[in-house]
Amino acid sequence: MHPVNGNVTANGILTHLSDRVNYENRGRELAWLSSGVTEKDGTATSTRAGRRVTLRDVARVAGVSHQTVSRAINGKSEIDPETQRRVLDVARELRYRPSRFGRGLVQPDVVTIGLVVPDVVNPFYPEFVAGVIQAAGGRDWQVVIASTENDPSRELALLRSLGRQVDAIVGYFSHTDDELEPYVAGVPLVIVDGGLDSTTHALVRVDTQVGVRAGLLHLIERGHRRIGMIDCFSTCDPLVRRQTFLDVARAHRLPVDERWVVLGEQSMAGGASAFEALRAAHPDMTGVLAFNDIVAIGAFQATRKLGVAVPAECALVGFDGLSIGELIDPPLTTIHLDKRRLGELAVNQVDRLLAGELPPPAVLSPHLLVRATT
Amino acid sequence: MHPVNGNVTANGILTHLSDRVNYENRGRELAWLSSGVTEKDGTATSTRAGRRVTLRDVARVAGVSHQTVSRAINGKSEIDPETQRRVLDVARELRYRPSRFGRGLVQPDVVTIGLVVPDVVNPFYPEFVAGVIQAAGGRDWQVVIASTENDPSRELALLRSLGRQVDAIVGYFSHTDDELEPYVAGVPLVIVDGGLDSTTHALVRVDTQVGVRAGLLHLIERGHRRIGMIDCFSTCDPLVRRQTFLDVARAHRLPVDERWVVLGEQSMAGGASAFEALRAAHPDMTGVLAFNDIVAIGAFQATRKLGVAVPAECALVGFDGLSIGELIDPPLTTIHLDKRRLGELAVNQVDRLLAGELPPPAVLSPHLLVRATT
DNA sequence: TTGTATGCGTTATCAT
DNA sequence: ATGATAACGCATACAA
Repeated sequence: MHPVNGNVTANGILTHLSDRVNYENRGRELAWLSSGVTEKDGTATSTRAGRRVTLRDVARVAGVSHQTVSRAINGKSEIDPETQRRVLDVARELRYRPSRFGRGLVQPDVVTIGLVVPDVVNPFYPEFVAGVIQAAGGRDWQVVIASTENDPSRELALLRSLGRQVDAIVGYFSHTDDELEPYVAGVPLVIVDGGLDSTTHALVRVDTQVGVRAGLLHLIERGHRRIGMIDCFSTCDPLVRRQTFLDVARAHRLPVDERWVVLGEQSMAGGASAFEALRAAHPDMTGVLAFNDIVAIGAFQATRKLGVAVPAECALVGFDGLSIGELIDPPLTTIHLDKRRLGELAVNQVDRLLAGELPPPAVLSPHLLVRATT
Repeated sequence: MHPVNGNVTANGILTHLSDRVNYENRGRELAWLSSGVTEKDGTATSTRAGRRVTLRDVARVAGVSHQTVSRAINGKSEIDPETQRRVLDVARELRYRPSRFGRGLVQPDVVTIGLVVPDVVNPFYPEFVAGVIQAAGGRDWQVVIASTENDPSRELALLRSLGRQVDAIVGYFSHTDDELEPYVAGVPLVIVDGGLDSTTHALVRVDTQVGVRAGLLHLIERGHRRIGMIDCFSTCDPLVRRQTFLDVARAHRLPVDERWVVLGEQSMAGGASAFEALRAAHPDMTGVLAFNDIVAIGAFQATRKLGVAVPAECALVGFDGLSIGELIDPPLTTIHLDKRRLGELAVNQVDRLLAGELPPPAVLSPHLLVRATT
């Protein structure tokens, strides 16, 4: 109701309650002082950038010291109730918000970690996120979450802005350790499932090799020999699944070579078409190991389309152990990874990083979870 | 390797590289200066509380100004590479970590919003979270995520600690507006799907009524009349689904009453047993409307167990439009809600709240998504 | 009860 | 290339 028109001091701050800024319907910069008057010379400006409303602003308008405002805001006892009420009114009207930085500087208590994932909706990550949140919550830490939306180019910018706001960062990254380094500016970093070693950052690793081996041996034990594999592009560990598959196959003298490994897109559709290609090339194939559960489910849908009975005609093994694997019928046999635990491990690494250590990589091994597609 | 034994200044800071603190395996307080010497009088103390290692500490040890250290840490160009290397070495050895509070104080403010969800793993929420992250990211805001783990008692404590750290809070809450108020202490709050009106907080609402109506009408159009409903306990809108169901049923003179509504636990198991109960009570039932997709999928699994053909013998309609509904065979017909959009709307409300408005509730209507269980 | 003066750790400006 | 100085917003000890 009241346009900005009151007495403005050299600081650009309004001096009287009756002249305080209008606080209704004014757009984003409302919580900031944007009086249209610069500080030094009183010249009008049209810049949108305002100043944050501070304790002192409230104090000035309320006609008390900033100290009294602090007391009022924090509900200290040594203050006249009437004064407090008046101060709080002004604070509300000025839309004052305490700065967490100003506070944190004086009472450095709350640890905040940044959490970076490629995609919140991919059913793999929510469990990981849950593990991080849980482990962080147990320490009374807070978690700033960010998603790259599967866009590696966002990663670095994200990291830079996150880095300024948090005490440490954990997450999945498609860049290497070294590429990441300049963007975190000294903020401790935990790289999950990132492949290589690092001399500066902490790592949490998944023993993919153990997993693939377990899955393949399971198929072999079930009597399968003509086994195909659906692999996918992956930023980290580019060839681990494929190589392990081929190694184990050779060791067991399976009638299988590189031509039994097809590369698919990392999606259900990718899994489906990869299965079709595999089946077309090897009609006698009786088992498939998939890059992950999403891809495996896609492959499963292809079996339905093609009229291939699972597991009778073709067995299927996924990777990750997503709970959605239970929804298909028969439920998906998979190499299960405790994604929640993965998140906990990442937070543990943060803990040690903040303690000044550079801990050795934490390694988590998946294990076979036999459901019904084998 | 080097115990703390070197020359200590009146500030308790070590003066020479050769006397720097041991930085291996010393526990959490390592990143802090705990020289055992107090600042003022040089008296030894045994307190564990040390001082944080600051830029100035690094500067002193490296023999440069704190400004130069800042340049080195942040990789600014105006610095001699040799100096930078030396400074970084010292910083690492002293376990220096930048203070996000110090930084935040100086750098342009970043708006941070708190996001509270009951459960990150429930497939409903990741999409909502993604919407919030996306909308927030578009404004260059950051998101602090927290989960109540379906425990309402955690909610208030969570809110109180979050409130200190963020500029606004959005989320799902099981407490009422009024119960929440004291815990957020003036921090703008957006309540999603919370039922009642609020005079102090912003709301995002789902038009459940429209959804239920659409689902039921769809079943009626398909010729179903003996239709059951699986309802669930819900903190918000306790009876909307049930009441709407009964109203529409009456309006269309369906041979259906309260006894066709069973209350189940909000889970797949709950959906399954609810379906069994419904089917036992009404063997001639040809259609079911479920509280949500999770419950509907549970009901679907019960149909398999009971040998009930879907949709031939019994049609099934879910609610929420989760993508996992596509995994069952036939895929689940559902009342689809754009959960991502819900997150965006919540962030929009924050925007207006920060602008000083108290916006009217934002309402999102679900729409029927016919897949194949009807 | 209220006000004044410091200092928290960092970055920016401006000097050298 | 480097350093001195000045903010930033807040809480606290201390003075009035």
